[in-house]
Amino acid sequence: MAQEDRQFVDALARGLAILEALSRAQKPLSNGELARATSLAPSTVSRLTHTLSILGYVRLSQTSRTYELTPKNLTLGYPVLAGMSLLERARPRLKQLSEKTGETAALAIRDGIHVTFVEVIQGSNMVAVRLATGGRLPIAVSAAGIAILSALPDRERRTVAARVRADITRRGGNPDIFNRHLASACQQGIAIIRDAWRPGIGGIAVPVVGDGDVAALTVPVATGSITEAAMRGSLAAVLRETAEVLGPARAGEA
Amino acid sequence: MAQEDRQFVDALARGLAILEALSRAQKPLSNGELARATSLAPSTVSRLTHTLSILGYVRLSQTSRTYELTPKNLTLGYPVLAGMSLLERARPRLKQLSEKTGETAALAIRDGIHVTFVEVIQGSNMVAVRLATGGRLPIAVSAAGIAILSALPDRERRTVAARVRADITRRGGNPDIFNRHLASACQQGIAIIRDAWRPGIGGIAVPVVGDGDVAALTVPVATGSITEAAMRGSLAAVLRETAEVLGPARAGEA
DNA sequence: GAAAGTAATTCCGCACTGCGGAAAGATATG
DNA sequence: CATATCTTTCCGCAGTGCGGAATTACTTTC
Repeated sequence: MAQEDRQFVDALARGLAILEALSRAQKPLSNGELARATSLAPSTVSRLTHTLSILGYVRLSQTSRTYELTPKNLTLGYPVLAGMSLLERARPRLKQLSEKTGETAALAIRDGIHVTFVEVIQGSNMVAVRLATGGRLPIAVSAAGIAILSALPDRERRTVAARVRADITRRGGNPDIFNRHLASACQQGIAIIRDAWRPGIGGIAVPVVGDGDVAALTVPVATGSITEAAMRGSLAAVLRETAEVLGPARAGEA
Repeated sequence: MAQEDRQFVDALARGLAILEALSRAQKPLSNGELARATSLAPSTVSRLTHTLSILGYVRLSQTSRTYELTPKNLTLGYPVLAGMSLLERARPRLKQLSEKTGETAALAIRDGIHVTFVEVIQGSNMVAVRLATGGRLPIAVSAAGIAILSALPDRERRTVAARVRADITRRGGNPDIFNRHLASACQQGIAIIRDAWRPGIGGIAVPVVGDGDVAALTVPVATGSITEAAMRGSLAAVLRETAEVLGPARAGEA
């Protein structure tokens, strides 16, 4: 796109940009809105949505004139889940965790400078953070991201952390907060974040190693209903305990 | 592709074909294998995988030389799940269902002539059918598909059923079995399938209406360990009961 | 209910993208 | 080390996909 890469297929990137835009919006969008969101010409968007709808990735929503993602999009992610043995082992633990605390419990894995939630067990508490499989957050603002990062082998941690910092600055943020969070997580083996992504939302996470890569057990919390002390206390204890059962907390300690 | 549609963007379709091939294979594939699977020229595949890896949808697996899907693919499906209110209500019921029977319990929605599993609660039985969110089956061979179809408004059911039949014949199958299954489901309000998709695998499903569309509560079973009588008996009863709580079983009876 | 306004789609000429055969480069194999 | 196999890059050319403009389809307003 930006660079002169004779190997790069533009049309494909544009088509996927449409799907991403729909995913980000979390609601049906019209061709016009899509054109704006992707800075493509309306006629181009029209052709792409037309193609995607023939392929079955989008369809006109009832509120006609807008396109929405179809369930077919779920299938592309399916093998990612199906191949994870850690997920099988983690599932019952997440269930326990959620039952014991009433909170939502989730398993997250890294994907570049993001984390993706691969399993979510909904909590029973009245005020629960809404989350579903496939949810995605920048590493910098998620407890799970910090936790995963903290357990990576030194070398890898450094390169990923650098990319994260670069991303923060590029968006005009301050990397110091991230640095502090990471340092604290490395030292304590647990990551606690409050109000970093959105006000009122936070999380706590511990790393677990599985499938040759680092994942994180995490509990998202509404910061309005749970004090930092409560997080550091009982919640942290339960999480640590659960992680213990699942395996070593640092990469390479098989 | 086949037809002369001046509006159809080929490159996009080809790129998605790569992702689909990887999804179907459920394991990393080399460019050569992808070329064979998609009947594209190797050089074309190379360019597409190159593009997809820059975009972050595939990456080289450890077993270098082969590409695998990244978790980023999960995000495209995320909004599909996040927007379903039925899912929220169904989740605790699925949990109950699974605990009561020990079997895996799932919620499925229709997508063209396929069903996609949008939530799966793993059972505790020793022999469990492996299934994850995003799994996909043709309507014709899945209990969930038959159940959903059976609860559709007459008009819609007829058109979809016709497409399903067309698909069956196109693949050299016999639509009669499907017709019988559908008729039986329409009459009894419950669908039972055994060994239709793969030998040893079957399922039982009841329709539920939610989000303006029909979904299905389903329990996949290993036909080797559960007799048809058991399915028709206690399993069916529990399913019916659960569906009752979730709402009306036929579209339009709000 | 016509008219004006807005948004989506289709048309179409042209630039240049992406295609695919062939060559070059990498890796595995005996 | 030679050979076979597979992958990536190169490159000329066909024809795809681009985007401005025209057309068509909706929606809104009075």
